[in-house]
Amino acid sequence: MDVKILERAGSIALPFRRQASTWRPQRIWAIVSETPHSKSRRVTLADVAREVGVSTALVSIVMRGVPGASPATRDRIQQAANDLGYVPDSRARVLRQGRSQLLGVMFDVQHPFHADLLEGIYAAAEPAGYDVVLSAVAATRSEERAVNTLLADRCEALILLGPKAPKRWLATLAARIPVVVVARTLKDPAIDVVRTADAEGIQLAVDHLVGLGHTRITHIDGGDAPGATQRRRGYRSAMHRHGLDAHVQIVPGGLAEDSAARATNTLLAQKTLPTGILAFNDRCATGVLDILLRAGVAIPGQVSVVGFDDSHLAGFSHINLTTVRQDASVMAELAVDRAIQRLTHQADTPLSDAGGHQVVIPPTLVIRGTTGPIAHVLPT
Amino acid sequence: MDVKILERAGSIALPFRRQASTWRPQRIWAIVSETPHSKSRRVTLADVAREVGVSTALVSIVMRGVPGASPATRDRIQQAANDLGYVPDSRARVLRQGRSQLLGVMFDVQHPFHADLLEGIYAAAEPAGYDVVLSAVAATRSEERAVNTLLADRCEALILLGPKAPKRWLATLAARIPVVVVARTLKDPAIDVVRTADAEGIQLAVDHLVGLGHTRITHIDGGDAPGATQRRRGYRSAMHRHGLDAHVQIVPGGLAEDSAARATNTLLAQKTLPTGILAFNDRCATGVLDILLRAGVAIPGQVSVVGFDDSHLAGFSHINLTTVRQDASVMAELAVDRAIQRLTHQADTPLSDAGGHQVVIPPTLVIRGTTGPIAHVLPT
DNA sequence: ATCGCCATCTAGAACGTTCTAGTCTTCACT
DNA sequence: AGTGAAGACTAGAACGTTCTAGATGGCGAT
Repeated sequence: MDVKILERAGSIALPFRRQASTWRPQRIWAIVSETPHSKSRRVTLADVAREVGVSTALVSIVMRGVPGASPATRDRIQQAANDLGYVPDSRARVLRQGRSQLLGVMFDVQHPFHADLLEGIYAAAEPAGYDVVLSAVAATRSEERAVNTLLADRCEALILLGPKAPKRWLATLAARIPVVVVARTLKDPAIDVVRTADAEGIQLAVDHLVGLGHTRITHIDGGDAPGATQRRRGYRSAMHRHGLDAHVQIVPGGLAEDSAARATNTLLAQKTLPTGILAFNDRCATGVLDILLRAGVAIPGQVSVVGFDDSHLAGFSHINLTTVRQDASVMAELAVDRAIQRLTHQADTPLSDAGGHQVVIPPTLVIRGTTGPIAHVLPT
Repeated sequence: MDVKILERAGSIALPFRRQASTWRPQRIWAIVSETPHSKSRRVTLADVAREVGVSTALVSIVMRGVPGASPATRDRIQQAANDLGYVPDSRARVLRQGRSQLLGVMFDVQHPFHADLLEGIYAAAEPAGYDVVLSAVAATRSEERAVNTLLADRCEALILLGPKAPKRWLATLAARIPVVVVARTLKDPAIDVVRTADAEGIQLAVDHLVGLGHTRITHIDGGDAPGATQRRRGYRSAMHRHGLDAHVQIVPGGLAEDSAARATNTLLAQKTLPTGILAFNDRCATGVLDILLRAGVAIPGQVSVVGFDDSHLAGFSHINLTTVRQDASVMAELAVDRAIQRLTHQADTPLSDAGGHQVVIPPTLVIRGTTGPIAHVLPT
């Protein structure tokens, strides 16, 4: 029973946090139980220590790579750890050290922009020495549940991507742990916010279309999505600034392709089509484009379309969408930055304005192929 | 210094794993340090115990909701825990109990189908009493890194969504911990696999088109994406079965819209267009549709298009795509099931065929508006 | 010789839980 | 009145780390 055999072990046995740059297994001989993971207790520091004949403390020193061991024993211990397939237990480590060095991130599993933000958060957190723990919001998993998991996991700070939770709930949360909210407008003295200047972005789009000679410019909005209110406001004020109040038209839309497609159908049913359409985001814009193309409307010959986000979609050559760019990687970086700031200079620095920091990123307009001069000025 | 004040606390203070069905804060008075999270040590069982004047063991009993405390003290302890804002430390819990009851899931942050799978995994894991810990693969984060984090986190089993890692690496991993691979073909005695019958799915699509009178049916493939080989094979064999070998045409594509769009452009450059196009997946299909619509090709009048996945996209009324459905929630459920099976009857049951279980889900054809009878038979 | 110092290593106590093995009560049943 | 047995509670040892406070030994300088 429970015979031990020799078997090749791969690079899994590398020490925690060390990342091998190659996939090739390292040809190290390892002892593996014959019945793979039946009763096999986890390999611990004590196992390695016993194997080598030293104390657990010394093994710990070697595994962490801190000074305090001679090169010779360092090698022996490293070797033994690899052979046994030792993987440090992060939970025990966190328990012992006061700090977890953990940033908790709540995100919506279905939201493409959150995916971009996550990439940026990983990229920003790791160099700063923080690990990231994710908690997803999904159909069967509420924001509250997601946050509770993060709290139980001993995260030091929370980064919430586009939370829909009410302000007061977020406030009580912030009383307990530093909270950074991303991509949502929120004014609370205890909460840091990183978001795009939505209104400004839409204004860039309006200015662009007006500059091309458009006057009948319609906005298909995002309903109650985060940022939708700001974008509506930006649209109205820009139209007003250009003296186009008479042409203001806001059609109810939503977050995704289908609602924008429905909105476009109602536009087609009108006597006159607008010459410019500002969609709530890129996904909406593709819905608009799809319907217009099917109806035989030339783009940008008859109608110009502008999106929002500059997601991967927008750049595809066949879509080639003019859009307002939100820089996910910058937002992610700033969010991580705010969280770490809060953690390092906690109460001592009152953060200049003594309230939640509002970091507002200026958007930029990316002009591609779906916008052009208005038809009757320059007929194609 | 460090004055304590009274402040309202919200439902955050709910016990771990209990989920409140409402957002409304519960109007409980809580003591919160004035400088929110400066030096404030985490609230522990000992704090609650001291407050109430009982042992930590008793508080633990109450927090876990196991028998062993009188209703009266249960209330007092519950109350005190809420007041202090106690949140159990999951890391300490896992450390003490042998088991972590944790399933580690590796996923690609940019992959929409993985999002659907995640939803299903959460839905399946929680009723079974398992928690889910996520580890993302992203541009700056390799699969190896993602897996190492999960191992360090004491997960009991790993569910890998569409892993690209080489087979041998996965095999060494499986020697250490139960591994379930989802959405990738892999034959390894130690690894469970849950995937869709890709070839069969494409065959359904071919049969459907042939039934409508099509013969010139082209496949825009997925390059080296998981499943692409199987789908190519399925296409070839189905065409052969219908005696259409002469019409076999495979155009190199990829995972996303843009590559499929390029492939479609090369088709348009040919003398004759196929009458049926099988795209690698739904995203590819939208790329195809977009290009064809711009070129003025009637759908399904002149060309029928079939996707794969039945993602959210496909169902949108304006796309209304005929597609091969992969059921993400079923796949997720089965993956969780396999993992738990491995954990519960570990070595004792040799799993019938004494090897890695291959769970292959039959796909179904969802017929929508992008396919129709061939033009010269029934001209529109 | 003695001193101090560095490098190397170790014992043992944390960390916040849960679990085992109890100790008291109380109370029903002979 | 005596005997269990159940109920309510507690002490103290785990779990796998890291950290603090040493111990040991070698070695150069006094």
